[in-house]
Amino acid sequence: METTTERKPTDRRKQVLEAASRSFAAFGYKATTMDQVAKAAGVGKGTIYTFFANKEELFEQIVKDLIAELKDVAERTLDPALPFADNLLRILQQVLAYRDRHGLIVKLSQEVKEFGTPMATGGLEAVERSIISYIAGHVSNAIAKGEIRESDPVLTAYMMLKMYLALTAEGGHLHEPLDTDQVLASFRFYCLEGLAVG
Amino acid sequence: METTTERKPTDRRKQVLEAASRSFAAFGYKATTMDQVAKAAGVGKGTIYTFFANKEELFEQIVKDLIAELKDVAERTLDPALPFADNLLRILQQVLAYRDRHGLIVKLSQEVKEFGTPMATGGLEAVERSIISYIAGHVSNAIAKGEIRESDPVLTAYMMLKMYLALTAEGGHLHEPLDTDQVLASFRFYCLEGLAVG
Amino acid sequence: METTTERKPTDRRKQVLEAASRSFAAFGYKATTMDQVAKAAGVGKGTIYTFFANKEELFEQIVKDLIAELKDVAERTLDPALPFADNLLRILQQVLAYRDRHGLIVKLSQEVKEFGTPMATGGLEAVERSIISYIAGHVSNAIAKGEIRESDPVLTAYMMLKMYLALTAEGGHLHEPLDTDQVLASFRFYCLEGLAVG
Amino acid sequence: METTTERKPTDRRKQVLEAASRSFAAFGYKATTMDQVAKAAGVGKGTIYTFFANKEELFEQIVKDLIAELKDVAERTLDPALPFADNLLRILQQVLAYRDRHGLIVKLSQEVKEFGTPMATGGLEAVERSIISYIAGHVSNAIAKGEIRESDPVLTAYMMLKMYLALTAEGGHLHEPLDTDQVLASFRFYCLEGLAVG
DNA sequence: AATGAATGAGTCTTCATTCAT
DNA sequence: AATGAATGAAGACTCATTCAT
Repeated sequence: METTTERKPTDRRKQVLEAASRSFAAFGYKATTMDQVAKAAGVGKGTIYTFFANKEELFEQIVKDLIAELKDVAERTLDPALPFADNLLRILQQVLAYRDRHGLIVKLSQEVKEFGTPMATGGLEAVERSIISYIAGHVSNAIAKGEIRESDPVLTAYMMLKMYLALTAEGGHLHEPLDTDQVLASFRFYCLEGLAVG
Repeated sequence: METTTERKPTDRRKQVLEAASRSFAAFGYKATTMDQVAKAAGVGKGTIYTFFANKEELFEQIVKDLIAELKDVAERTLDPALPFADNLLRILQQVLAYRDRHGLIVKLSQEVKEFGTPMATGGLEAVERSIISYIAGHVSNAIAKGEIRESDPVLTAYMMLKMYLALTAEGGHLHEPLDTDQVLASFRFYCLEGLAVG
Repeated sequence: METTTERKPTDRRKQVLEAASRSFAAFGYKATTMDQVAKAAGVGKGTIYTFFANKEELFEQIVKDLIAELKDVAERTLDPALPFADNLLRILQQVLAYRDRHGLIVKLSQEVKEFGTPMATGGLEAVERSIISYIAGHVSNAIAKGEIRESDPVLTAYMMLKMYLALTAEGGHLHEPLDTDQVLASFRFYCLEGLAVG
Repeated sequence: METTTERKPTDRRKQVLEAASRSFAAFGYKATTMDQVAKAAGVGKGTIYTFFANKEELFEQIVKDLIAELKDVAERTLDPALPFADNLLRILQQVLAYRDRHGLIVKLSQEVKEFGTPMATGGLEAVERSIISYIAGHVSNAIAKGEIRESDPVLTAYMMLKMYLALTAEGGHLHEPLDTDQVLASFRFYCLEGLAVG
């Protein structure tokens, strides 16, 4: 086995994806340059183009991976035997474990329309749409079982996502970052219980 | 006095600000070019630079004006005699009247970190920070009067803003646009009452 | 009046066209870089793009101008009263006056297919096509008047153009450059009289 | 000896030359990429560089081979007993049999100066120079024997080549492609007989 | 010897900013 | 004061060439 610090050559695609992911998360799509990504990945600029036809495609791949990853986490965590609220919080807890990924999710969801409508439409909303539709299914179930109050499942799912994002990374600059327990407690408080007095 | 059809010279600054405001709202910061702004404002490109040292400064001025304007609307609408929830909804209602402005608020809040940290930090969060701090004051009051449940006023104010934005423009692509009444009802539902049954 | 060496600002478009023309003639389309052209024209690189949307459009403009210019020279020189051969030689003589332009005509006609079919088809052949069709009209006339032997006018026009080009710039590297009189004499010899003995 | 389906290693060089030859003919020098050539030759890209130091050298080798091949065809076809015109047409007929090769000759002769003077000078004109000098020798002979009119043998040879090229591939886009008989007849008509009446 | 993944110099193009008029 | 022609730094992308396997 190699004793040097060299990475396996097959790592390169992953290196690029990870560097790009970090860069998009930190600076957004437009402000991320291919030079930057190459430098951060420790590869030549041309190398990126052996894996991805162009910047847009690199971006789309990251989005796609992200969606798949999130879905996977959710599926694995879901326990149909538990009440809705518990499942919801458990999944959030799991997803929160990927703190790194969050930067990207958030950045992306902020930047949805950054590209002029053309790319926005076909592109980025995929993440949110996919997540929302997934949650909405479970919201419907929960309503049917009388676990939560009657409401438009899609709008509710959408609001949940927004609250969740607000509590995790988005607020980084606007309020003190919350630890996992605080996020879960706050989510329960704002989303489920409401502010109105008893 | 001029006898030509020329507008007063002092108009030019306002023309630029308004054109830029519309452009930033529609396309975002990066996708807005100074040519665009000049054309939309009906002035020469160079004229912009007689008022604003650079694109960034133009942008910051718009942000500042926006904050002031919002504060003003809120102040004028607030009636200390009314309970918190009522005031909150009345103010939202007022702000909603400026549908145009919304495009900008939303676009801006999405784009907060678009610029690489440097500009983001010093720049755009000002809007949200200012709004949140304003709301937080009233939240504190409301808690003191027992009008709403105990909570961190800043976090609560922050969550309110996020929910509000989620219900207005942000969702444009993710759920049907809501009319003013729907926004207010939904805000009351999600923010004040919560999803939990009974 | 200016005593400096400054050219009139309005010259810039022409400067670019001329520099590009020279460059295309000397190196061909692909081997000509926009940096080169800018440098040669004594303007900034961006200036080119204020006049021409891209390299291709710059190129097409040059081609168009060239066609117009050649047509103009021919029209002005043509004297319907003279026999075909005389007119032909007079026009060639005139066109030969623009020795500079020749480099471009030749280079272009060599490079016709350099671009992969797409651009070639829509683009460069325009020059030759236009010239050939013009000559072919006069060839038809001459045949009708019995001034030259029966033949396919278009093919004959085409061959004439090729011979002419062969005698002027194309041969620069393959035989001693000929002066104007030699070109005219040779053209008469090869094109009209033929090699066959009496 | 290898028992696999591998071709002899010495085949590889020829495969590369042929693939490159086809590619240069079809797309020209600049538009031909080494990837293309490798793919078409069915070898790895690196393999090309074991035979040829760089793209330019590969190109030059093809040119050299082409010259040799043409000379060979001409030598084998020439019958000193026949009159000049007959020999000329017989050789052309033979060369025309290599329709494939033509693509390359033509493309090359068009692209002679494509490379900026440096490569052009040292490179491509070799083909034409060699052909012309070969023909010129026979022209001299023919003149000495009184088979054709007095003229500068080199210039005449040069004009013959140009007319020939004009009649074969070059005109592809400017007139209907001619079949072998039409080429020979037209060559006789334009080159030997001339357009002048009676 | 053969390979093709990796590289980075070199291209075209955009756009914030300047400055002569 | 106002203009917009001119600029060049910066970005996405290509491709001849190298080198570890």
